[in-house]
Amino acid sequence: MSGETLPGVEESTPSRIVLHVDMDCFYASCERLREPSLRGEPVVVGMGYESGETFGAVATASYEAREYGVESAQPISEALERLPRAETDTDTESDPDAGGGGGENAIDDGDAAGGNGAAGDGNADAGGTPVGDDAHSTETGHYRPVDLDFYKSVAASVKEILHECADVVREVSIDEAYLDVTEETAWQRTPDGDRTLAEGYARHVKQRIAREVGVPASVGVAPNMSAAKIASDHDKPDGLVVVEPGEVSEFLAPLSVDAVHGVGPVTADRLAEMGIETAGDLAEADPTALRSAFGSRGVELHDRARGIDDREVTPTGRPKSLSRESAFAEATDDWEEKREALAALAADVAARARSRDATYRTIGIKAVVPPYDVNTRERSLPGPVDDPDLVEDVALELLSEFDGDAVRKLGVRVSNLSFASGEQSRLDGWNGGDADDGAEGEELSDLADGENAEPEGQLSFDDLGGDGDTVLDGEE
DNA sequence: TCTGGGGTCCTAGGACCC
DNA sequence: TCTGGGGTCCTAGGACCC
Repeated sequence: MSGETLPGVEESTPSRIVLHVDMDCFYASCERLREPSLRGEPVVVGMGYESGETFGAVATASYEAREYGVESAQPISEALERLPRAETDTDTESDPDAGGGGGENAIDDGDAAGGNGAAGDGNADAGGTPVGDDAHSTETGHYRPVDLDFYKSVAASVKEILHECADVVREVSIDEAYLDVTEETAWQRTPDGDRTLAEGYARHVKQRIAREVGVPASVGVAPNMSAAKIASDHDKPDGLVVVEPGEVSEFLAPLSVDAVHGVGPVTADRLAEMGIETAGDLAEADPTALRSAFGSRGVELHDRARGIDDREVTPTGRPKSLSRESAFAEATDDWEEKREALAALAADVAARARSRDATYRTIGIKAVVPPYDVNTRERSLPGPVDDPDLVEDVALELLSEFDGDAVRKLGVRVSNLSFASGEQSRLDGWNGGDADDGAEGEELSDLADGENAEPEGQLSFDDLGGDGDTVLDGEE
């Protein structure tokens, strides 16, 4: 302890033990779970992608696929140029029939493919072989559409384990979480060797996930969240990196600044202009200069780079906003087209809010105008509401400002959320009286008929906010 | 990088109030 | 009325993250 105590600073709290668990190319791992023949093969999961098509964007690429230059957020068309589709994939497309919303994201069980039984051995890449130019033309990848409901069900199993392993779990996203395991283990070393108990604990968590769920995870262990996050990233996939108290700044120093959470492309460029390229540079930089360049964020980044991060691991909270957006195949200035799209988004967002028992006081839109101007407009109401028609009306009104414009993408968002813990959602904001609810009985019905079911237990599927529960407004 | 979707947090100006 | 300062809310935009 106290390896490096700075004048005033210093770990104010006794060393905590924070785990950051990050599932490796999670969507691709999920696909492999139900389609084991994909193991060891390049797998690309595309959003907005449909089997056999060329549109959409890469949501996740397996590490094998990344070797071919396939990256997340890349257009599928580009991914296909770098990594052609395996023949076994295309046979499912069969035809360009006008099936319309076919929506069959059939689980094509690729393992049926009689061909090569090639039990996963394939190319042991142990040699660290880079993109082999030789095989080249024969290499292909497996493309699958995103199936979020399935991934959420897998994630739920992982989270169950995480909650069993820690008192406090903060779920950051479907495939990532922080755990405070200070109470469960210790920084102390094992008698025999040079390992810490914390490392053993982290290994245990990782192995449970692998054994009980069947998907790989990378885990970082450190005395704070920021360092744990960087540690989990440091040896992906299937990594386990432990950074002990007192070693943090040493661990960070050689890393590129953009390894620090919160440094994106813009900040990295500006830092580079200041001569700051590594986390070590950042740690040694003048905090005053950082503050004047980046405001309070600059100071925060400086701290992070020095291994200082006092944030507690707090449980996942309620969302602050809900939104839905979608892009047109091609920018359009047709009002009807825009209106319809926006109305659908509005209905969707409102339904999602309702299914989560959320009321909202602010309704907003987003309109992306070519080449890429992001415009947002929002309006706050006098009080919280749960009113799908109002969402649509306000959204359309806000959109009217962009009447003549071509837009490539539209979005609808509700924010200023409150979560009805039983009462106020039915008051619909108005009746200024807050507490007394004589009228409650009446308004209750309007919520009830929308959706009484939902025992709110854990409907593993539709509770996930999956689009499943949007049925609610089609229910008439 | 000619840009997909769902979020969070921060900043900055203006309105309004005291 | 000239002149402030402080606080809060609202809106728009930007950066970042997965």
